[in-house]
Amino acid sequence: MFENIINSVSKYITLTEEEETVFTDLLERREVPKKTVMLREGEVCQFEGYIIKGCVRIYYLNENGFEVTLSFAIEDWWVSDIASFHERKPSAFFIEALEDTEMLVLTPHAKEELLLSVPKFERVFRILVQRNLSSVQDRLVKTISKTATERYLEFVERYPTIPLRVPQYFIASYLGVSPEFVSTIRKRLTAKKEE
Amino acid sequence: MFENIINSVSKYITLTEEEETVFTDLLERREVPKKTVMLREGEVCQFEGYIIKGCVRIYYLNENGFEVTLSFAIEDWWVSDIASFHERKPSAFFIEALEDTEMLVLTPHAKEELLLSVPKFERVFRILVQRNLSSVQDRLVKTISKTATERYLEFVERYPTIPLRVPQYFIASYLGVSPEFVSTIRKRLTAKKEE
DNA sequence: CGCGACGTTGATTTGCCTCAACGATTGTGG
DNA sequence: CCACAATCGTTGAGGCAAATCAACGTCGCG
Repeated sequence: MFENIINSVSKYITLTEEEETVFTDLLERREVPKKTVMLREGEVCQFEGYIIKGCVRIYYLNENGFEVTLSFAIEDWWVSDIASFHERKPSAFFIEALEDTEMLVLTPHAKEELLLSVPKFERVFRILVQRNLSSVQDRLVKTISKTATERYLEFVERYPTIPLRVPQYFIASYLGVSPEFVSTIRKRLTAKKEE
Repeated sequence: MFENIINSVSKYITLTEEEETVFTDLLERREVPKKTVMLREGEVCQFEGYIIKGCVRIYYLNENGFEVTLSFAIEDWWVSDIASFHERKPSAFFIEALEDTEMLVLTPHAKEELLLSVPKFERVFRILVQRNLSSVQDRLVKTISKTATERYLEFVERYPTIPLRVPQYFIASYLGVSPEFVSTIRKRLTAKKEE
């Protein structure tokens, strides 16, 4: 049960057996059925979750009731609203399970204790936030400077399994285009392939 | 010379006099003339800089030679490519002074030493990265779900002094529109005001 | 003064949206 | 187990926001 998460953090730090135990003892296993909304706009995010199995998405609901998907998270990813979690402030986002999902969760209290007893975890979480920042920066740049078709192609190349798991209109809301237009993009692409 | 930066970090942590001294002794003052490129794509970022006076921008150059401005930074802001700085990996960005700029700089070595001798600075930098993440997420969402005019209005409201300091085409490349279109936006807005 | 950098304006084109109608597939209650 | 609804994807017509291209002001600076 803890094998994957241990491998995952071991990319950044080396843990003794005791430290592993401290860590895994602080984790709480959570089963989240499909369509559960784990975090709502306005709530303070009370978890930082590592996904063992399943798929969730984080999205923002703008004033026109229009959804923008910020990210999908699948196996071996962490999911949370870090800003809300740390500053104890209301989140701007929703987090929703797209499949029955199994997670290992750190509560604010558990994370605090973890960082106190094994300070080298600071490094892990710092790196996670930095990677997150890099990837959002990257998406911003590409959203600005590429066409929807290019973004669609990059997305399916980078995350080949996600389009197989989630409805197309969620991908549209991730790419920042209408569902109909994703449809036309795909049509054009298959037309091109068959030439 | 150190007054502002001390006030700035004191928002997040409380420093003793000794700690202040450790901190300020590790800072290096740097004068950067206008148009200096402080970081180029492919280089490893060797600084984390606090701006005392002046203005810089961080931008990305895509494969078509098209520039996307990721952010401007003015007095009391930090500027760096954190991912490159920490992971010691080549940056994807350029950082350029738009005015004669005066900075206080932490080198990688100095930052390391700072975190070792005054670990509570971890908190400061974590918060800075998280705020940065939040602001990029916010921009991504708005780039996707708002029109250029709305984004322009939000920008001038949030950063009223920047349009007075930097050329309009940099703002265009921040908003993700053509310079010509910023011009039309402004024209429309003044036309509306004069009604 | 003259040149280069910057901003404006208008004509044309294009990427993508909106709306509306119509399949296809899934799932659920009778 | 079927019928019907709901969910999801496709297609097309028409429209708008913003890009592109080109030409022309304007200002500051060497």
